[in-house]
Amino acid sequence: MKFAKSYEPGNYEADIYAAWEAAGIFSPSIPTYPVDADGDGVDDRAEAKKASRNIHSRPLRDNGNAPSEASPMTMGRGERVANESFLMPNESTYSIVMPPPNANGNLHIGHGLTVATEDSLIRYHRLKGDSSWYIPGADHAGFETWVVYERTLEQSGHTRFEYDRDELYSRVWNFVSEQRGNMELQLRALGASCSWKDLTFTLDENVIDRVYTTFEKMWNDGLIYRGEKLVNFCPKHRTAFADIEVEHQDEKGTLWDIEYRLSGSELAANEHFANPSESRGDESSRVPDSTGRRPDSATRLSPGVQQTVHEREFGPADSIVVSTTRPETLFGDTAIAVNSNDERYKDLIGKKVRIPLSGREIPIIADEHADPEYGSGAVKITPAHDFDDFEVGERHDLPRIQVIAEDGTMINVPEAYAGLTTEKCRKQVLKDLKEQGYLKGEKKIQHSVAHCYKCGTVLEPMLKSQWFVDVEKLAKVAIDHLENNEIKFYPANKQKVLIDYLKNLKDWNISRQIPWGIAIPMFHKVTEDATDEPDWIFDRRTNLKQIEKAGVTYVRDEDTFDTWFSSSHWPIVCTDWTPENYNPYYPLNVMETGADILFAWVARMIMVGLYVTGEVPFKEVYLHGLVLDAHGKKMSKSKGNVINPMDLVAKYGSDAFRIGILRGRSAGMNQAFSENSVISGRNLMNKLWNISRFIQGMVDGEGESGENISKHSIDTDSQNHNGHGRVSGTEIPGRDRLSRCDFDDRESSELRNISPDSISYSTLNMGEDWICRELNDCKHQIEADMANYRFAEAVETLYQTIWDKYADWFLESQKIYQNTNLLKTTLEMILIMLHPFAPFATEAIWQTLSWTEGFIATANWPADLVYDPISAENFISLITIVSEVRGTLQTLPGTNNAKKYGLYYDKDSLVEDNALLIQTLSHVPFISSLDGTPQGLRLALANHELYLDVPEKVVKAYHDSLEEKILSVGRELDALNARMMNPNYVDKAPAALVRETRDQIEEKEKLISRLKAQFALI
RNA sequence: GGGCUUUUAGCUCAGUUGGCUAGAGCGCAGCAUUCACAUUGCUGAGGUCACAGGUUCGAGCCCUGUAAAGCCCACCA
Repeated sequence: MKFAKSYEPGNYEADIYAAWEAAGIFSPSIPTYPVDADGDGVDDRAEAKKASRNIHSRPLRDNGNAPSEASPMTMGRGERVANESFLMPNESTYSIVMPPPNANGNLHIGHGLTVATEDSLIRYHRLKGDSSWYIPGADHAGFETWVVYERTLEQSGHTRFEYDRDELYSRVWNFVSEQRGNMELQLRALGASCSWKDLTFTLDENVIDRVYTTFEKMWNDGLIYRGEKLVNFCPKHRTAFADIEVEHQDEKGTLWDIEYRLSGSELAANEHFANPSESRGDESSRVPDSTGRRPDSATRLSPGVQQTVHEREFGPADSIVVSTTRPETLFGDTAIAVNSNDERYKDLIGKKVRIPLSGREIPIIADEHADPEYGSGAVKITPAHDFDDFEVGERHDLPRIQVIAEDGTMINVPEAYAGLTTEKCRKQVLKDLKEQGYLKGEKKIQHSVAHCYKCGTVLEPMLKSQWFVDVEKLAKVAIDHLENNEIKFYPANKQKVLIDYLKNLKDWNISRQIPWGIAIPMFHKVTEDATDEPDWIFDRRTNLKQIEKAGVTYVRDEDTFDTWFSSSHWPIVCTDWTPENYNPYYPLNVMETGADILFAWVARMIMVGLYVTGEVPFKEVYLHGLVLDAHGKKMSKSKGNVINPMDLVAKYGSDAFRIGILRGRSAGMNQAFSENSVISGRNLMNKLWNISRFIQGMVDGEGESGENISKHSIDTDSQNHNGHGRVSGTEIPGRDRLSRCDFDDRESSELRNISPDSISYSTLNMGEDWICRELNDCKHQIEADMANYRFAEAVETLYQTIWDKYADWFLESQKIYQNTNLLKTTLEMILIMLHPFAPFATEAIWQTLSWTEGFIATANWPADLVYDPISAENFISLITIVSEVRGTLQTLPGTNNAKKYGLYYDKDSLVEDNALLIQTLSHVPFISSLDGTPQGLRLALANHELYLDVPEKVVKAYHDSLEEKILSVGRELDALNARMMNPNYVDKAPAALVRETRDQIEEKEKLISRLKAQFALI
């Protein structure tokens, strides 16, 4: 294949992905395996061991839905540990599960970051030779999808209440099926090297099965209970939420002061609504005028008055004023609470008051919940509609009266208010209270209000019977394991944050009142009395509305599970963990996900993972932050600053996007992202493409001329051929390749060119030794970065190594004469190292190069290169010289100086031996020796006698620059001297450092004296 | 109220047990054009490392405090 002039990602990406997929290279090489699959009573691990060496010979599992047909033989926990030894020495495993994107959605920028991160890890480990398994997923996204579906339902003029749950479920299933697929195509476009045949959908049967098993175990263990508790309820969607799903927003509100009059007082006795069930009729209009008794009330009620009521200034002690933001709930009041330390109300504790507009009698109680500093210091208690009041109610055993129905309208209230929405009811109540003289003041306040995170509706605390998980024990176990440092967190501080969260965790409401989800496998006996909580039994037959058991009919609970309840099984279900299976992929090596779902998801996966398997579900957690827009603002549709990853992929290529989004990003941080970083990624791909094109050209040229530089090649084993000790890494080149040659069915000899001869090379000049050193350093840096999830640093290192070192210096130096074997070897090394981050371009190049075989995606991570360290270090001197020549020439007046002025050297073997190289790199017209007499302009180098052949008048023009240089070197010298003058430094600093400082001083002094000599000449 | 994080060049970020003469990308300025690459090459300008103390021979880094920005949890009758 020929290299086009520039890299056009669109011409390659789709084909490359299809080829990878067709070759099945994304499946792990080691299968999970029943300990005794054939049921012959013999441990099959020996056979599995054989099988694992023949990669792809055995499907990991038949499909995403069917659990493997394990024999009933179970394996104890201890035995599982022993199984680890079954792995071959070099066959370590590496597993990541994808946080499942919404099955019917499109990928957003966060998914882009997720894939870039996870896929670089997986590809890196695949290159390293680990049996790597990246398991893709799709989320039914219970509530999210439901909201979308319900909207389309409403648009077609229907409502959910026209259908039963089973009907709705199948309708949404079809809806999702139609939409599904986009997200999977987009994952492919991003290069996600996941094992597609193992894709897990959150409603797959094995998922539901596992969730039911866990639920049953919890039920039997007494961790599941049904409780009437206050839940956050969205009246629009008519479902409850977990605490974590609630969005709190600070809003302006009003705090009203309402008077409750003591019963038994003259006034109360005269009132005629002692019976709460009595119809209110139009009584509001004929309420007795109370203002006569309360001369100050009228003034307080003037419109718009803002006033805080702190003192007992309301008149005689036959009433009490409470402060509330929700006057409409007064019909549900079952007490008034005051603080026992509040002198103003001490004598009222134990007395009874009547609720305005209702007349029902409620007690005044003492509870610390009442804050004397807030409002009037007295608070009405509505246990059925406020979380705090609910707790007060529990403490004092108060009744709970529900006055707001699930649809957000009033119930169990006087007729005049019944059926009103809470909003309308509030207006009416305030109007009536005002007219009847109960409203004593109002005040604007700032308070936070719970909203539905999807539709923004104000959530109503609602009394409902729901399924709860008693989390205390689960959290305790999780905390123990976390404190035992069994999971390493990136960033590290999240470990403590998570532990603190678990310590304060409240019981987990797992019921949702939406049809789209996993049905809760509970059935209840039909009882005559609807008020009593019925008997519940566990049963998996949730496809049936009612079941018979021992002659008794049970009816299915209509609720579904909170998605987090099933999601918390994700590492278990994706790896198909079962107690019977040998499964080296659980626990996962790392859980990579967004920092924003640390509590909602990560915490629950840990609790459930431990509960189900006894092990933490993953060894490490890497959390990424939010991707913000270029100005550091959160992306949102309303702001119009949303970046669609697919647009960038289409425009610049998948690799450019991946590199762009990983740059400048670190664990747990919300960081900005802009198209510029993608552009620079695109540029790197093009650079790499042209590097490869250039090298291919040189390789081709070599073939045509028949001159093979490889005759200079040395056997890699003879490392001391040239006098200098040659260094080598710990790995022997070639060995690594041999160890993984079984990546497909071909014979190893047909595979890649792996004979030691063909990959051997010898270095012929300093630049070659130097690039070997730099590439080794780069590789070690990447290894360290990947081990610590420092993706941005790894990419940065590669970027600089490829561009600033490999292209700008090494390749430039190769323009004089080519070491083709080394060019091939180093290019391969660069491509492989970059592959985890830029899978497509590196593969496109790999497939285009004439000498490479197989897929780069399954190549072997490179071994260290062998080189001469002294020679490598000398090249640094050469770089310094060339840079100084270039810099000085640029500073001189005039243009095209590089072509005008030659370079003289005096007794300098480095320059003499490399004259051609220096000339090529600096473009000077000539380099020649000087016989002891300085001539032209001396370069500011301490250890080299070099002069530019510059006429005297140009040298004079350099006067100012030279003076500036002398001053700046002088300042550096002063600083160094000051350091050495400090006796404490000489005494206490490490000897090597002091020595280094001395050397630096010496060098600076030498340089400055030379510059001064030059200066004097001008 | 409790906790976490951030503050380094115009912008976005590195700076791993203190050794720094503080780096990168983008942007900016100048120069270069038969060269693998203009998606290019070369050169350069640009920083009181938020502020104030402290520890140390030595602080961008460690400690204390302050300020600003952002996030999380709780409370908000």
